[in-house]
Amino acid sequence: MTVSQEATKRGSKWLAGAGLRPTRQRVALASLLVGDGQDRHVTAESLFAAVRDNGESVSLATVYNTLRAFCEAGLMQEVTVDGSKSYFDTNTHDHPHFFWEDDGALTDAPAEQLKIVQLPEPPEGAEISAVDVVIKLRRK
Amino acid sequence: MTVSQEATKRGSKWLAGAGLRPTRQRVALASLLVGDGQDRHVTAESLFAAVRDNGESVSLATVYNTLRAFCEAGLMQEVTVDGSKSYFDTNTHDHPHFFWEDDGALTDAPAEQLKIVQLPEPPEGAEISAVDVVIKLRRK
DNA sequence: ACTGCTATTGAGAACTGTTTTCATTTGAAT
DNA sequence: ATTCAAATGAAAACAGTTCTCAATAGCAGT
Repeated sequence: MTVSQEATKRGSKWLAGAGLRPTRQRVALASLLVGDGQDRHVTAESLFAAVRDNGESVSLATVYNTLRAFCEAGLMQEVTVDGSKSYFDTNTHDHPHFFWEDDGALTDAPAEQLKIVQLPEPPEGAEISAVDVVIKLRRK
Repeated sequence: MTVSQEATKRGSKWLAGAGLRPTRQRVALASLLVGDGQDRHVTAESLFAAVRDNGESVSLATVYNTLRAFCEAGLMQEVTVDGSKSYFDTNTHDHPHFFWEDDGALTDAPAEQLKIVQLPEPPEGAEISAVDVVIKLRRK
């Protein structure tokens, strides 16, 4: 089986697992996102560019719609780090990120190396829904 | 001395300390930001609304310019949390934030209650420039 | 106080990333 | 095949922010 057949199969399974209709566009995007079994961090623009480089035709609006659908389905998570654009992460576990200040890239930081032994007490009437940790990096 | 005279004085001192020219607009914004000695979290729009409610006239463009100038002067820090808009914080120390998911409000979390005993090792050739911790809250 | 010079202001246009609209197409259940 | 809701995408709308540039204001030196 070719690499791309394998990727397509993985992408389709990923969609099926979330009960999402496997349209041509979604399969194309899904196989770019999870086709090699690696976690990936994309922006709408970067994924749009990637799918076009792959020779597939998917509109930018659909890239946005699809990323939103994937997030709502719990397949991905949106990561806010830069303010100007949104990042989407195929790793939905709670984990810290590295943000490279010079080129704006986002990568996973090893979760097991982050040890938080105490969190601020949430105010009365509130509960913690998530703890976002972004480690900003600059090149030495 | 009235509350507002006191606020104006504090705002002016704050500007002077950073070597910023105390224009009418800057003093108006500064006294809203630090006039009562409390730390404050604003967006450009919220500060614009506040200054107008105060009867002062400052253009939105100037609010943006001024917030940027205050950040560059080290008087404030920009906090990225929501993606859609920027928050500005008069507390420039490294500290965690609470983000209220329902109304989009940003507040300080008590820094002394956050205990991180280990951080992920930065990749080769990189060094950590900041660690942003945002604790997202939902009302119970 | 007056002059001169630069920093600042602000109205409006421009820009960027994202969402919406809605006519058309597609997937899949019957 | 037929049907129908879901998905697509071109274009317009939108939100937040930045830019442009002519007018204004602060400040230093006379």
